[in-house]
Amino acid sequence: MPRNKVIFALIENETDRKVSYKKRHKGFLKKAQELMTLCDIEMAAIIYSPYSDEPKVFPMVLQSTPF
Amino acid sequence: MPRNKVIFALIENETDRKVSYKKRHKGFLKKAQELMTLCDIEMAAIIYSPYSDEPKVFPMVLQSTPF
DNA sequence: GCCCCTATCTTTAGGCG
DNA sequence: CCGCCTAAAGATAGGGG
Repeated sequence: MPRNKVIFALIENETDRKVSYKKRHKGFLKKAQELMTLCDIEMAAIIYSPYSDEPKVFPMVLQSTPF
Repeated sequence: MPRNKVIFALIENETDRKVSYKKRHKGFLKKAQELMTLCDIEMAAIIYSPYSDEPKVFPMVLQSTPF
């Protein structure tokens, strides 16, 4: 976006796509946090990507002792 | 954010909070759409708020004939 | 691959009709 | 309440080490 506008389509180059994912998922989770906190609402999100083993889950799920 | 910085805390004034919600949830869903499209990943989000009757669900769920 | 920089694009608070 | 405007804050592509 900055140095170049964003084109609303798949980023073809895999390296670029991964870099973009890394930056954007962070921004996305921040936005989620802000929306929840500023506006006093409840929400959840889950992101599956080939870039992390575990899905990203929002809000954080605290691991309780499993059984 | 613009005219004033955002303070990371509940917006106390109810009217302001609702206005903020209305703007932000839109931006949030757009970011979700971008993340999904640009980076070729799968994700879902759900937002409960007192400002809409139905929860906002991402991605769109097409209503099939209910039984 | 990572983190850091920064120019530039995008989002949005506050205000008006 | 809703939609539009605009300045300023925030996000981020591209590049460097």
